[in-house]
Amino acid sequence: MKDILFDFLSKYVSLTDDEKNALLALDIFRSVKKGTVLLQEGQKSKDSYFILKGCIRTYYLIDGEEKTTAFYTEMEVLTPPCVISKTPSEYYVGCLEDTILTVSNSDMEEETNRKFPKFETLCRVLSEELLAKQRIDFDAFKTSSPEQRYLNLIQKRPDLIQRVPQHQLASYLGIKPQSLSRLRARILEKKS
Amino acid sequence: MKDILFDFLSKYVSLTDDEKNALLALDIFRSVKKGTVLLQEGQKSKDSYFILKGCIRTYYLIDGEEKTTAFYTEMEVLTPPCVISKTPSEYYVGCLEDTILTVSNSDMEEETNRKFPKFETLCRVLSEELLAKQRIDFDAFKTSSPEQRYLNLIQKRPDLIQRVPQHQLASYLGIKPQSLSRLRARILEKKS
DNA sequence: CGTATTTCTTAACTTAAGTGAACAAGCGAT
DNA sequence: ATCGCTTGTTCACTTAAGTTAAGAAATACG
Repeated sequence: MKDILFDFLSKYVSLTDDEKNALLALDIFRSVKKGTVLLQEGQKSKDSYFILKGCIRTYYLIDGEEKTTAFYTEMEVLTPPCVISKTPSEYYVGCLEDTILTVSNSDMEEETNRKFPKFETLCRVLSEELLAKQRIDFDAFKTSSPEQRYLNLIQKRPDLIQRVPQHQLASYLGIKPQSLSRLRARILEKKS
Repeated sequence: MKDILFDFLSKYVSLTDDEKNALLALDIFRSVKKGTVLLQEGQKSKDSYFILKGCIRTYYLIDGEEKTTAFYTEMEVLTPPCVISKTPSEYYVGCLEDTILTVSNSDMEEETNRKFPKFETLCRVLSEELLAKQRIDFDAFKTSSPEQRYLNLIQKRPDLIQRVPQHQLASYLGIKPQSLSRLRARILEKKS
């Protein structure tokens, strides 16, 4: 379990045993049950998550309707915007499956960054990379139709289509569940 | 002109005169004419931009059509994804107006980060903040209709509606120029 | 088990965006 | 001042998504 974390981190910086132990001493590993809500709308939080196993999602409650905007699975990091802006959260974070993750709070990170400059570099590189990746995703979303987005999802994240309920996928694609059903039927028709 | 840059930076870190001079020594200020293309599709680049005055946009060329995905104006930073991924650019960067900006390349930044840890912190905080901001924008886009997006844009970036051509605004909103025209007529009708 | 709830699909109808085309206004360059 | 190109609007028509509703299938749970 620890290995998954360190394998991930080794892609960005190489850590000494001392540094690894410092990380482990923080006792950040958590196991949470499917259905758990990690963060509520309106709540303040300083926690970031790194998924070791399982799946979580972020969603808004708009006019009584859940709007899912992102999924995070194995080896992915989520720092909710409210942690950065220090304001109440605009969205919920919930577990779609039994999930193992690390929970680290921003005070802790500040301190670690001060103690080990290497971590500051890690955080900078990681967020630069996430920013670029998210920009590409955003652009792809803007420049394509719901159908193209769905076909793209099949290519890029085939696992999500298996493990996530359709109506959550639908709002992730920016449409209603009924439209996703129809769209899928349309694609099947074309193939034949 | 330098003051605009230092005012911006002072929101994140406080710089000594020595540090300021080190920055100025890099000679990063540029003045570019309206219409200039700063980055082409397929091109490799290490340059990031900070806009002091004017406006630039990023756009894709898809099936011979320009798809504008972002605008950057006064006090905004753009690091194209290709700079981070070190791969050829997927999009163009062009100037909508005569623009004054700084151009800094990533090698330069690496070095500055090594010399002044303060800059590393600056870069980390800035990209964390941009990541969070972009996430909020992306979510808002996904969870709203073209009409809501347009109304939202009037609230959040009224300047863009004045200074940017409609057809570029349209693709920024994820629709065709004709649809934007119609949508605006529809809104006017509702008001009366 | 079997019942309740959630999830998914289908269908008919409404609304809005995409498409193709025509036209007018604005702007830039000569 | 004029010619040409870019830009914005309008219209008729097509296509696809939103809405409302009903029912089937899968899943959760007592």
